[in-house]
Amino acid sequence: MLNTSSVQPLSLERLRTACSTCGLRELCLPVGLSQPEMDRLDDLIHLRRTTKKGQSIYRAGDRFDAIYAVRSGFFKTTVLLEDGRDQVTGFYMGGELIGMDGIGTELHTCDSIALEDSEVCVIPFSRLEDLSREVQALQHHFHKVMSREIVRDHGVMMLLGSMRAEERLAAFLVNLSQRFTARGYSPSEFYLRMTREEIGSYLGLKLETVSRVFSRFQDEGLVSVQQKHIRIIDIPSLKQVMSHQQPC
Amino acid sequence: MLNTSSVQPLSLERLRTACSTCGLRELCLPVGLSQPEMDRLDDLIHLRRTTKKGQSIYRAGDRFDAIYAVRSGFFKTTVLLEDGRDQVTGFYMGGELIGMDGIGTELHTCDSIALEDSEVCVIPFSRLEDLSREVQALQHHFHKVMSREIVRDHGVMMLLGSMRAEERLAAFLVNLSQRFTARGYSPSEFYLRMTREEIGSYLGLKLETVSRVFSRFQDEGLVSVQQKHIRIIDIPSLKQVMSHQQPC
DNA sequence: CTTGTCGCTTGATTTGGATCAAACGCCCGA
DNA sequence: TCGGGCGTTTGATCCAAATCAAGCGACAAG
Repeated sequence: MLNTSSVQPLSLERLRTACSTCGLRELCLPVGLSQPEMDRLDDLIHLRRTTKKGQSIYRAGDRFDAIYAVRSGFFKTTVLLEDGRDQVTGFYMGGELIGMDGIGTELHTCDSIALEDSEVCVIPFSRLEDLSREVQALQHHFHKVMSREIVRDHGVMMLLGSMRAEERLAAFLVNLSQRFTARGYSPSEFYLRMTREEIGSYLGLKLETVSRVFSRFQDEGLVSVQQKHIRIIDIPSLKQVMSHQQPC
Repeated sequence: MLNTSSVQPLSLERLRTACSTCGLRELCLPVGLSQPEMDRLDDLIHLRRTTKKGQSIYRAGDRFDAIYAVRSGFFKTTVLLEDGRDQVTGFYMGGELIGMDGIGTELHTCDSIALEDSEVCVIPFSRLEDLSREVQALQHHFHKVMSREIVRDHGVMMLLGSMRAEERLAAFLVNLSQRFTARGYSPSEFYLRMTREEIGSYLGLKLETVSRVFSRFQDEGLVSVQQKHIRIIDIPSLKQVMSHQQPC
């Protein structure tokens, strides 16, 4: 199937899209770089790709040659089993990097799909490796990013392996809240870009269970839920639920 | 608590322990390095550590400054929740690298515990970064190792999120079998170094369930189980169970 | 050899979340 | 404005795995 997401070179728009002027630079790959170093990083990020809701930046089996920084929008990644079952392995928002699953085998191992119209910066991987041999700060930060992905995955394993449905959803909401906060959005009010089914897949639950737990949280006054619009009313209590501590 | 595992510098033993002469070099960090490059890697691996069964190489919260290559023996890593629950996030055998969880925050985020008397090579991380800025093959291979860890974690997420108990245990056995095979051991006969409880924690099951599924597999003639001694009788069928396909 | 401990197995019962089923309501295109 | 479809909610029932409980067996220390 043809991938129809558009690809555009940067030219005059260069300044606008350069890392140095990007609002996400404090969260993304350029963290800790000096101005000249950041300019060198800009040199290798020649492409952006806009991706419509539902389209992918890559699919499992595609050749790996770049990683992608989310510039705007929202993505999920999913792995697929032969028998048709699939599993959402992550949700990604502005400043986060996608595609590192492909480094190990030179092939991508999951699909990355936009949950709303989105834009990513294309970072050619071999050029990134070249530059990070010259720029220590870049090398080190890239290692940190990969390491954090591993730690995040451990968190999900913990969630899936030893938490109950309510704890999982509470942890999910608290995590989203923190990530929105880091991006300057409200910690307590946001739109979910994913369906109940996608949340369920990520959390190892069925969509009905996700829906029921949302309703229960609403009844208990922890959150207000209207379709995809979430308002977190009582973050401390949500954190308690997450940690399994009953409030006396 | 004092960490009592012994630390020893390499001197005369150097040759014996050098990557170049290590039986695991085709699985471990030196993959793809030329002889001179491997010599340079040897230069920074000055320490080995022997670790008795039950001891840790590091604990969650410990300062991160090295990663560790398993030279002999067997390890588990576990993450701990405030409320006391814990989760085994991985099992590691010869040639595999432990400790990359610590890069992101400069602190380790899990415990790594020997399941039998073991030995690891200590790889000081900042020196590894220095060298991998000079040796492209090392840089690239290290990135591959981290990427594969991420992909492995996705596999576990799939397992925990959408597979049934029998499928999980089948996948676990098939995975162990493949890793033993890659190390020159029998694909079909091995000793488990971990308890039923540790397997259960890794697979998101209780130890009773693990035990019951082992018994069921034995009744069905797929494996022979005697305590920790496992003989896989019918790998193809195990793979079928894993993929959820009933044999007609 | 004996004894104690720890890990494992097996049985009976419970339960959290899955499954099956129906209806609602938001959004979008005609 | 009016349908149609998809995503969501809610209820009734079922079931896989957890929990509770007992006893077994291997191994290590004395």
